[in-house]
Amino acid sequence: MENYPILFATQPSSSTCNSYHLMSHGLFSVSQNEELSNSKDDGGNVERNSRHVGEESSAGRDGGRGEADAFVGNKKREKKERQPQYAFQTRSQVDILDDGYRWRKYGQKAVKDNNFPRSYYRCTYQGCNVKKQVQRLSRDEGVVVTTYEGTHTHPIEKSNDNFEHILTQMQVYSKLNNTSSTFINHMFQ
DNA sequence: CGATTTTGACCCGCGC
DNA sequence: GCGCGGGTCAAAATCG
Ligand SMILES: [Zn+2]
Repeated sequence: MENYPILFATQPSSSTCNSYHLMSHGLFSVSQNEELSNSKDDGGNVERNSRHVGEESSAGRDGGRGEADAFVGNKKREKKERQPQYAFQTRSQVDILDDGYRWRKYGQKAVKDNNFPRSYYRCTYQGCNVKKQVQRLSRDEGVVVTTYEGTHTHPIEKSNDNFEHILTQMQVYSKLNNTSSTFINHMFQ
């Protein structure tokens, strides 16, 4: 984390607040991508391993590395589906829109056709597997796309005033888009 | 000192 | 089969 060279606290009304305000006025696009491709069958086996990149053979990690439910051998192939994703894009200068949850960044990759990298976050609550990825369009530096995946299994710990405002705005749009309401539903829960 | 970010390596599905 | 594009891990660095 780099130190923020900006001192927002004393900002007249530009950076911090400004960004959120922009969001309220900016356009909102909510889209829901539910697993459309079921071609997840992949060999159907979780048995990669040998990842000794130097030392440390943490064998046991399955191919996807991550899910280690290689147990209970009978029911294989069942927890692989990506949960529905809810994406919305906003106009903002900061990509860290605090939604009230605590996120731990676990990756950052550059995507093709985009000069800006995409960041991958994961909810830090134990047992909560919600993921989120933040992307910013190279074309429009001001546009940030945030995609959530999964649903939180715990209450929010922070009072998210900002987001509440945003959500309210979104609700307006939800009338047009049925999917938006679903998103909000998952969000607030 | 623990939690989180940084960052390169690795993995995997897909198209060629 | 290989390379590309996208996603994730984990060790080291960094922050609070
Ligand atoms: Zn959570």
